[in-house]
Amino acid sequence: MSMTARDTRGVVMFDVAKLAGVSQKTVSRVVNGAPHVRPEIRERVMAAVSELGYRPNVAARALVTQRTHVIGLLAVGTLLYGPAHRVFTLEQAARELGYELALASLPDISSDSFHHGIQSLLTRGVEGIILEVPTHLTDVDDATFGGLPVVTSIGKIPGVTHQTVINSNQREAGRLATQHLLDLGHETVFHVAGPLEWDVSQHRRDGWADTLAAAGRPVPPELLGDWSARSGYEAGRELAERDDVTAVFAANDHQAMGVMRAMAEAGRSIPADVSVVGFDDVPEAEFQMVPLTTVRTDSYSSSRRVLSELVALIEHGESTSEGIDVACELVVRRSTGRPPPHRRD
Amino acid sequence: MSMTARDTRGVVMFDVAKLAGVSQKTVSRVVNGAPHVRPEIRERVMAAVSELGYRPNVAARALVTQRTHVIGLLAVGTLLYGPAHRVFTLEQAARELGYELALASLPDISSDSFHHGIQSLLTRGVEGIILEVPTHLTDVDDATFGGLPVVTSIGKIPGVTHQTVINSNQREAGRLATQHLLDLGHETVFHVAGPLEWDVSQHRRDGWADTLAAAGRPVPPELLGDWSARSGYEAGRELAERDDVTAVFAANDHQAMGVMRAMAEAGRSIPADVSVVGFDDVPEAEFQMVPLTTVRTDSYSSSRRVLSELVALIEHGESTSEGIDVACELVVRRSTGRPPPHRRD
DNA sequence: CACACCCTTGACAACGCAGTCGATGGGACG
DNA sequence: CGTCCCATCGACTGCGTTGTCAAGGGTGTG
Repeated sequence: MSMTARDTRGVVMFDVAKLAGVSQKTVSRVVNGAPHVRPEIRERVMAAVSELGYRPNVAARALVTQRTHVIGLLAVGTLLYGPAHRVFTLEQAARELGYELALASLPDISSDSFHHGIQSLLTRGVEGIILEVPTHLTDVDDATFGGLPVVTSIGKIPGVTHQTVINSNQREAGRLATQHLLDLGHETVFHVAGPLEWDVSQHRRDGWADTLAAAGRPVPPELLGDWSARSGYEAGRELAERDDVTAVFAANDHQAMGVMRAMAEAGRSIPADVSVVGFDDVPEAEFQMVPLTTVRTDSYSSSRRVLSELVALIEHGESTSEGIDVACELVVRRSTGRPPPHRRD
Repeated sequence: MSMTARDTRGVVMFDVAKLAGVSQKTVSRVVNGAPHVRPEIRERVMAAVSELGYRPNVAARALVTQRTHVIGLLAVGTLLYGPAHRVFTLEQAARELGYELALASLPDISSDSFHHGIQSLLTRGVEGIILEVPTHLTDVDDATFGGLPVVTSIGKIPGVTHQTVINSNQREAGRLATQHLLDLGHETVFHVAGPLEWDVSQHRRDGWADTLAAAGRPVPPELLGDWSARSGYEAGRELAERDDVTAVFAANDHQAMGVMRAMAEAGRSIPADVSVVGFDDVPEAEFQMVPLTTVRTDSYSSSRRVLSELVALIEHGESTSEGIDVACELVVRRSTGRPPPHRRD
């Protein structure tokens, strides 16, 4: 343990004040950038601060101000691409706005672990909550969140009125993917949906179904995945058994990868025999053996918008702008093409 | 805002005490499970606690006990598989041990953002720090961390003495991958390394080079990637130009995917012409169009070990066990096979 | 020249909780 | 029946900070 460390530990405002020859309150003013401090004094205090390595004690500050500046993030702790990577974006954005992020990750998506996670966040004194979990949970209402503002970009929670939803335009994204395949000449499009407890799954599926219906095409029953490549693979095996499948829209890239492998195993070539579209544009989608056509949503700015929305709710008690659409974009790569010419109908 | 919410907010020990007809101190004892409280009183207090929805104020507690029970995690905020997913494991493990995780994610790997991240953690009163960043940073020493215990599973930091390193056996893992390819009959193995600022990259590369040397094989110069599939693709394009390349070991799965795509584009079939081995066993590795042979390390138990090590350091001031090896395992799938019979030498 | 006003600074209290120590009461023992 | 002891409980204090309020000194104005 270095000397500096020992010295630094336990340095409080009073020590700084003594060194600078001012009162402890004046140090407080300088540290917090309060007005009405002579520049000369301010400098002297700041010099003392850096000489002693003073760092304000957040606990004491939180105690007296009744503000923690902590935002809670409740996320599923599984290996999902979206939630995992949004954590970092949110943390950086929070820090920029003067907040910290308190993470509670759920080992599973049971109602039990959900409530434990929320309790953990409430105990930590969060001032608002961001939800990155499936929204179709049963026993949830306003009281669950202690009356705190709740923001989510992944769908409305039934029974909770005090929430803001950032609409990331998942339905439009589903439409984009489906229309792309129809435009290529496919008769219809099959869909490997995500788990329907997630609102985003439903929206992507609805966009898919609506587009097919609008084009007067048959809407085949969708298959269900769990976001994993494995589940995509299993769905893909089912689809590979049918010879009327020429186009598949998967609810995320990993499921799409599974579909592609299943098709490859069944001797169906991509995109000659079957076209596949994913969702998310994970960084490696472009570098699959057959580069994956996918839908990219601007999850970065979506995350930042979620956060600034929540901060507005915390600080001014009202939403600045609700239900904003976030851009989405089809990225056409090589996994999609025209349907095979001699397909049976 | 529900009534419950309004009522719950601002409930302190004194309110509970009043309702239960005891002193505030007794409530404290009950809440903290202190001894010498009559069961009858304990029950009465607990009833009052749940009736009022009382939750202890962590700030006040931290202030008086001088303990925050917060552990800092400094991680790169890029889209890396490892750090992103270990966050969740660490958070859950921390919660089980009675700690919270404070996350600081770096927007880039500059020395500047590194120091900002550390400062942010120190201000939040962390009691120890976990590092998930490249270890080859220049201007770092013990003072940087305020004398706090530092634990990492990804390599030793030059200049920092007060740290514990959990050896996750990366060299052995690199050996496994290389030996597998040699055993299949390949003359030598090419390597697409990760960025060498990461100790793990170096260890995997060393394992590779050592194995080749031990077998008396030529050690080709390694290519460098940045962990991304794109960088793997670029390296793969270089490798595809040489016709003596029959086996490639990539430092992570995403780079391996890029290599596979490059090979496919160049008309080299996998595994008939070229064998590829990755590292990490990301969930989708198994479901690539050619399922990827890879090395799986038990990053789950490695993370938990890192955490319990840090907690031991915090609570007892000493490491319980240093330099523990964590298991690694070769997972053979379809991206590796015997070299082509008629290769030129 | 006097008065009012503002800028600047400091003394004091309070935030919610746990540590300390003393008070109370009942039971065991002589 | 008295004494001691221990289990149980409460009053008081302080953790490090900010909010409140008042005091001091300088400036501008009538």
